[in-house]
Amino acid sequence: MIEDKTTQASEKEHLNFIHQIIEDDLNTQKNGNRVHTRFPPEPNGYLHIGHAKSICINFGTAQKYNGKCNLRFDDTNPVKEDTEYVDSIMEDVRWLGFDWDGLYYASDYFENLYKFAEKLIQKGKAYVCELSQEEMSLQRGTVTKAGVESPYRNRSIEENLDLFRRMRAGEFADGSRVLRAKIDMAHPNMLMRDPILYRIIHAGHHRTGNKWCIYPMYDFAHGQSDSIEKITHSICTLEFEVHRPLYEWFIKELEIFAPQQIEFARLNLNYTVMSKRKLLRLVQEKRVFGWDDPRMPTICGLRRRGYTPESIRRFAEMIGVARRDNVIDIGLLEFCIREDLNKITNRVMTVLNPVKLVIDNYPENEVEYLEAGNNPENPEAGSRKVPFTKELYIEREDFMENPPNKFFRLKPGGEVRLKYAYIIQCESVVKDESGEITEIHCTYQPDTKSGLPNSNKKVKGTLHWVSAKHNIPVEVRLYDRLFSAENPEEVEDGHDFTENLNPESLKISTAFAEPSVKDSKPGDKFQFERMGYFCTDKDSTSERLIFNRTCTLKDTWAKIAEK
RNA sequence: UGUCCGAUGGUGUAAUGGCAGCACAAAUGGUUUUGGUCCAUUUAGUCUAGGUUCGAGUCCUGGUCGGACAACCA
Repeated sequence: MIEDKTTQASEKEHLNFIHQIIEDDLNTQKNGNRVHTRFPPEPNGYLHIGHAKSICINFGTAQKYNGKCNLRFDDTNPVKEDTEYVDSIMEDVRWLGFDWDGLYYASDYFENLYKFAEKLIQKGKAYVCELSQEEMSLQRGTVTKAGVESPYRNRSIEENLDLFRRMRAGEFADGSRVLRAKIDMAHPNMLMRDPILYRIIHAGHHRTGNKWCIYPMYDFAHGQSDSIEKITHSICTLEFEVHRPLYEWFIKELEIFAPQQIEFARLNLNYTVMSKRKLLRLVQEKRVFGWDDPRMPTICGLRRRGYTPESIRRFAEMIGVARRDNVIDIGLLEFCIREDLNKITNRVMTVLNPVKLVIDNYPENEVEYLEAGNNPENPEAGSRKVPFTKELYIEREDFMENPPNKFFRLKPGGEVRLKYAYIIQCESVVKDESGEITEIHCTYQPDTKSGLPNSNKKVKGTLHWVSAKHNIPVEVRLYDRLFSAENPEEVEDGHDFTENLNPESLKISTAFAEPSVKDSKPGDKFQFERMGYFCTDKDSTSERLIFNRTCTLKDTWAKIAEK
């Protein structure tokens, strides 16, 4: 029976288009039985949820076909890159649950790439150009008009070789010369109009220091790096699609191993900015507390917020892989984290906005320690004892003096259960001079205690509570979307995406938690009854407990109340 | 007024010429010591016009709409 089910499941398994290409290649033995992918970030920023998709595709595909996956840093532009980013990228990839087979840097290949460039010069396929940036831009033409050829295009091989070697030797100033491929200035693909291969940058590189003053462009580095590592399938995002003819041109002219570039549509999320440049701006302008601000879509931000690697991998699996543009609803990511957290987190009672509840017929100094199950989804999670006393705090919003019909919680004369404890009935309320309720007085029914035979009595509502004496004040940080616009990057001309920032994206307040949270360590995750999933912040200490709200629970009551 | 790519429910993704399926969202009902969770049910889709074929979401042609490309960024 069970076997049948699993067989059916594997038969029904849908292959995405990348898997299909790979299976075709495996069937034709294009690369033997080899599948080798790579994840190639530029170390110029922190990884975000969009990279997570790419990581899951590259590492996941390799795993699926018993292949290998490299981590390669595309570090060909020294002015933007830094080891801070290298370190964070390695940490984030590992945290997501992946490990690389080879760890490489494009800068490992600077010497190889230099030799490739000389080879191209010797074949008459590359030349040193002295046009200024502006001139070159003008001569490139437009998408509808052919470009014109550079006056330096037909220099002799010897002259080109000499000039290129002197470029490397540091004889020339930044921007004075570049090495270009000699392809076709009238090519309909702008990238094929004599693209730049090398530019002069007199700047220290985070790994090669001052060894080089000429650096290869992305196009001249990426495909060749793939080739050197014998990558079989070079999976990247759609914006590199127009680069593929150039990628293949270099491989062909250089007569080296030919990986296959395959493009997929990058991840877009509504209410989310994913551009590295813009995220960097948010950090630099201190709109957020840093790259790992829990509101950021970065991997480290999500981690601090309380997301689990499992939930992110599950998300990547659910959104799939295709070539059409997409905008995923952020609700799907929230579904994934709720699904995971619901299974693994222990429940804890925490009152966010307290109002005092007094049980008039409960003994004055009595303290009962009530048995509370940690996780109804997982009986093995065990239980804890929660102190119960005459005076409690409950959520202010759990009591309504003039409730609508479908209000299940506490109201004058009404009955509710206090979770793990007794059924109580509301007798009266005390108000201050401004009319605000300061105390709710109730009576309890001793025989309805949880676990007792008579505890089966049905009531509509169940409330969480903490003892007014035995509780721990903690700091809770409630997050909302960083941007209030569905497409935050879409702004009118002359306006800026930061105008779409949500001023209400972070609220900090004090809450009263049951004593069991006292020993929580940074990274610990809980479900605070009805208030959502929370994660102990990295700055939390035993003197000052801080909790980040990962996400709320699905709140159906809000919808009912609207009607 | 170029080249390339894409178009399947509200969203995302399958169906490789043969019953348009899955997930999220939405709606309804059931269970429930929190209105959460869990379970069941329902709503809803092949951009368009032709063609090939016994049969087209799939192949061909035209159109429409959307995206990418003119950095010494990746």
